[in-house]
Amino acid sequence: MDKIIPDIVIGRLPVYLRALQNMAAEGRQVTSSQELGERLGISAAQIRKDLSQFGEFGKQGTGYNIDYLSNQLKEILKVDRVWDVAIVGAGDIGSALASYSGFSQRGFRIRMMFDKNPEIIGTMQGNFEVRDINGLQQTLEEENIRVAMIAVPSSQAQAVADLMVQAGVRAILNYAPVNITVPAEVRVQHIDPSVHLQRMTYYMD
Amino acid sequence: MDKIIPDIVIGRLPVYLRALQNMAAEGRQVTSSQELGERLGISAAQIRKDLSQFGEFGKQGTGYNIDYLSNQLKEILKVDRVWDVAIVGAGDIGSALASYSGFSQRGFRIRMMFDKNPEIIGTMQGNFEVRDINGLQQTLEEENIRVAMIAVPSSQAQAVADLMVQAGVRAILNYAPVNITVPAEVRVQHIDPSVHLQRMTYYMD
DNA sequence: TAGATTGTTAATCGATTAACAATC
DNA sequence: TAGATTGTTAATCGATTAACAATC
Repeated sequence: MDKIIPDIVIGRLPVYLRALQNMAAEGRQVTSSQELGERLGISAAQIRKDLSQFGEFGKQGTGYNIDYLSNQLKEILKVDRVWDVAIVGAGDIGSALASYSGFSQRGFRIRMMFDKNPEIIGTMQGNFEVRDINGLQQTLEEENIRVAMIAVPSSQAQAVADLMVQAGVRAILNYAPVNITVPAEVRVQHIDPSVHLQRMTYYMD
Repeated sequence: MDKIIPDIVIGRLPVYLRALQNMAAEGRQVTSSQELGERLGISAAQIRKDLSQFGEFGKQGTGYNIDYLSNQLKEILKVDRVWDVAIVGAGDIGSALASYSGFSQRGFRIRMMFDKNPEIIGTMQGNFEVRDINGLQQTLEEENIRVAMIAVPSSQAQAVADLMVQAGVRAILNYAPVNITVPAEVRVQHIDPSVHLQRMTYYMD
């Protein structure tokens, strides 16, 4: 039986990976837990401990090979492959996501987009023709989509999530400013700029 | 000397507030730590413990008055006022943020927008005329902006952050997929959809 | 070799939960 | 009153850090 890794550790791995990829883009070859920690505001000990949950990726005296560690992290996070992603909601947020170029190098490819507004169904948003949300469940199943994003108004977010789950989606990134609940086998992450901002204003004088 | 509240507690308060406001919008008057916890996937004990750091907001036997608790949380989080916000970067993400209607009820008002591209400086994005980023520091100072969002390419994010900090900004929401470092008196939050997605793919089979 | 840095252990620190008296 | 739910304490659980032998 596999050791269970704390989710809080899993949550840091993508941050490590991003930093490593940015270092690689700067032409760097090796780094250390100390340098990485300074960049991220995380202790070197914590980075080493986190990584040690999965194996030994470094070398005493020299540190970590950036490409090698990146590849290991990609495997661990299962982004050594490409996940097809559906976007539901073709408003400003959905459209910005559809044309966001940052996904392709990180393991994701936007494949389709849905909306319920008849006026925009059939129009192009970025490279995608907006589909009718009435076909959501069938299309997700047919195309075997397991990752999706919600960019609809709050009032419809839970209903959309329910459809997604029924269709086999197992990872949902929710941009609607409302909590959605899903079965235990499905993961949800919420992105709400107001929540992030409010977390900072607390500290302001 | 004030007791120091753990940041992880502060991080949950905006989530509680959002849930309470959504409940209020549904016409609800009272709730309990148990109900709130079920909605959020958080234990009732934790909610009560978190709130008890700041005072006694409930009533035995009946629970919490939603409006009252909302107002208390707004005060605690300092969103019982309106914070003027600047957006730097008028691409897809910046534009989506500029026209996002969700800020006004949560304590924030977008006030201005900057970009460095001469072709879009002077054009309208939502209700804002895009300003020249060369005037960033002066304008932020003049208008006393203390909250800002970064929606520029990764390569420019740190430089923009540095300018913001110099101009007196104390809370930065960064949409560029790169870690930025700031002095201890400044708060940063990162929003990176790939990071959130990668945190979920780990669990997929 | 000497210096640097890993992986890991044990100690510390902090967060969460369970339980319950108080009380609405 | 009886039932429900808070606020809080103490116990448990989990995460972080410090330290260092191993070793590149």
